[in-house]
Parts: sequence; structure tokens; C-alpha cells
Amino acid sequence: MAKSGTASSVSEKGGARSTETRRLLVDAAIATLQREGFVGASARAIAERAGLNQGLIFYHFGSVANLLLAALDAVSDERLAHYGAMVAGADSPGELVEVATDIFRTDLDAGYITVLVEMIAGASSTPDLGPEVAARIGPWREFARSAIEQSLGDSPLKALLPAADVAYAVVALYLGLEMLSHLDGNRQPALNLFAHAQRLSQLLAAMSGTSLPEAPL
Amino acid sequence: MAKSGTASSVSEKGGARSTETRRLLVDAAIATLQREGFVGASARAIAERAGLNQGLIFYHFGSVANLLLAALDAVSDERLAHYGAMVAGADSPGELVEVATDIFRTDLDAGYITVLVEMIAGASSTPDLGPEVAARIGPWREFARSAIEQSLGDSPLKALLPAADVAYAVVALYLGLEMLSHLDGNRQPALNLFAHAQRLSQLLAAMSGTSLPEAPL
DNA sequence: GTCTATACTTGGATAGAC
DNA sequence: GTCTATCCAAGTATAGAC
Repeated sequence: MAKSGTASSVSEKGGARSTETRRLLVDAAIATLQREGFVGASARAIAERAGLNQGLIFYHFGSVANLLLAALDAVSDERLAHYGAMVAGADSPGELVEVATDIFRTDLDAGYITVLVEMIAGASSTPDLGPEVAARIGPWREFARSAIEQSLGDSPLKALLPAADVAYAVVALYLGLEMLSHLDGNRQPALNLFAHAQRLSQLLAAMSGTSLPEAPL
Repeated sequence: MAKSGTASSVSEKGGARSTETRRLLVDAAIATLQREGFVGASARAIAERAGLNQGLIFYHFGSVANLLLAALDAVSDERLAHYGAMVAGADSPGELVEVATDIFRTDLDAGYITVLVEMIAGASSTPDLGPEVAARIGPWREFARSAIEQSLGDSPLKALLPAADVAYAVVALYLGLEMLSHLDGNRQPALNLFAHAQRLSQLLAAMSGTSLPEAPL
């Protein structure tokens, strides 16, 4: 998202053609990360999927790693923008779990989390990649934290479970569930968990008498 | 763990020298996966770390992928053997969480989970690797399931939360926490979560009047 | 700005000497 | 059983034509 390429020339805008090419490359990078993983996301593989020449990656992004980071940026921006609207009305843990279920199902099916996972795992191999990836995961954690805090309102649970710590767990679980689901090509076990979580949050709400959306049993 | 190499010769045992070489390669593969990730775990990198020739990997294991699977086997066998003894006495959720904390800290510091994570993420790139890795993660899930079931005893929670589903979540969380901890080189947030979990399980035990190891607040 | 061609490096895998 | 030498494929990156 930040700096815009190595080249100079042209009136600052860079030209519509150039922007389109960059977009094609970023999209292809995302698709390649999802289908072939970090290892398979080579300049040649990405360029071929984009229907473009391999050299353009280096012209526009300087290196494959930079393109992959741009891909991660694109996914993060796109997803976080949607999340904001989705959780806007979630004022209880129960509602938040419902929204989280939707988010998770969407992200899982669209392969968005795969991009995160592959980039995190791949960062182990390229020294400078780690901090860059970490910086891009930060917003996800912050988003989760604020959503959790908002949903708790002034519940006493806030003192018992700091939102930041819970957010950390949620993001971790999110990543882990994607890995397992992706590994054996079965999303059902992960989705079962969200069903349990919904039941539990309703039960908990009933017990503490805070909010009570529906009768649990 | 299974079949023992491509070569024939010698009196079935394969020779002490051969076994030692295989062990060296497996150890080096583990270390390389931890330090350089799946991408950096090339035949040359592993062989160099082992102080051996690169060709030996293909002689003994047939391919790099097979060596990496052998490394995953070694880690799984080693860890699962320890786990069994550790959870033997955990008869309540509170005790299980305590043991789980120990297990997690040990595995995290020793880099054992890194091996799992890298192999799972790396499996996206090599078609046939996926099922093999999945088969090796299975025992971890089964171990978690049986430990959870044992710790629950005849608690009513059993009906509310099937042990198999919880085990799935625990393994996923385990993997996700490793990724995040590894990414920003800080294990503290993850360890905080276990502290919360311990407090919660004690609180829950007190509320349901089942077992009560210690006064929570 | 994009494409073709090419230099250079690294990696998987095999052959053959020891 | 291990090592040296080597082949070939694939990857990053750059130069120069269009």
C-alpha cells in the first residue's frame, strides 16, 4: 500500500496501464499463494497466472517478496474494510460470535486466511520478511480487540479477560483453524466450533443475566 | 518411521553407520525446518548442517520431502511419548490446563511446533505431501481428545462440548499461537493466555462445585 | 510500460569413484 | 555407505529491444 514502485517518469499518476498491471500481478500473487503456497509463489508462476511477463514483477515491485507483501496488504485492506461494517451492530458476545462465524466462513472459503498463513510461515525463510508480515497482522489483532471490547460493553468479564489477550487467542485460533481445515480439505470441524461457541455464549449470557437473545436449550 | 530406505545389502539391520547417518540427517532436517523454514530446508542446507554429503539424503530417503516427513515423525514420536506421562495424573480441567501450559512452553521453546507449522504450510506446495502430513497430525489430535475426555471425568460439560471438537480447537490454537509467537519473537502473550485459562478453569470448577483445587480470587 | 533474451544462482537428483 | 562430479530444472534479477 505504501510506496509506489521503483520507476520514475510520467506525471505522478503512473498511467492507467501501469496501475492495471500492478493490480493483475497482485491478484495473481494472491491466487498463487492460495493454490501453490509460499513455496510455489515464484515470479514465473505468478506472472504466468497473470498472463504477463515475469520481468514486470521486478519493474513494478523490485522483488517477489515485495509483491507478496503487496498481496498481503491488498487482502488485509479488503477484509478489514468489510469487517468494520459487519461488527458495527454486535453489542453482545453472542452477537459477536455470530458475526465472527460469518467472517470466518467467508474468509475460509475465499482463501484469505491462507494468504496470511503462508506469508507467516514463509517469513521464516526470508530474514527481513518477518517484521513486515508482523506489521500487517497487527491490524487484524487490533480489529479483533476492539470488536471484543465493544461487544463486552461494561460486562464484568472485561476485568477477568483483557480484550487484547482474548484477541490474540482469537487470531491464533483463526490461523490454526485455517491450517487444519486446509490440510484435510474439510471445513466442518472448524464450523462446528463456532456453533459450540454460539451456544456457550448464549448460555453464559443467560447465567449472568446480561443479555438474552434466545433461549439456549 | 515406516520403511527403511531404498538400498538393499547388509544383514537387514542396515549397519550402525547407516543408522547414525540417518539420525544425523533427521536431526539436521529438524533444525533446518526450525531455523530456515520449509523454504530453506533444501537438501544442500540440511546436508551442510549435518556435516554430510547432499547425495546421502537421496540414498537414504529418496527425496527431500521424505526426509522432512521422517523429521516430522521423529518430532511427533518424541513429543507424544512425553505427553502420555505428563497428562497421566490430570483428572480435572484445571490440572489439564496446568499440564498443557508446561507442554506448550516446552514445545514452543524447543521449536517442536515450528516443525509442524512449517510442514503444514509447506504441504500446500507439494501435492502429495498434504495427506502425509495430515496423517502425522492425527495422533496429536487424538492425544488431545483423550486427555480432555479423561480430565472431564463424568462432568456434565461432556455433553455440552464434545471432546473431539474441543481437541480440534486446542490443536488449532496450539499451531496459531506458535505462528504468532514465532513471528514477533515474543512468547509472553501466548503464555498469558494459559494463565487466564488456568484462572477460568478454577473459577468454573468452583461454580459447578465439581473439583476445587484452590480458591481463585 | 511491456516484452524477449539472457546471466547467474540455487536446488533436486543421478552416476560413478572410493 | 559415503563422497565427488555433474546434469538439468527452476528461480531471481537485469539489459535491451520494442
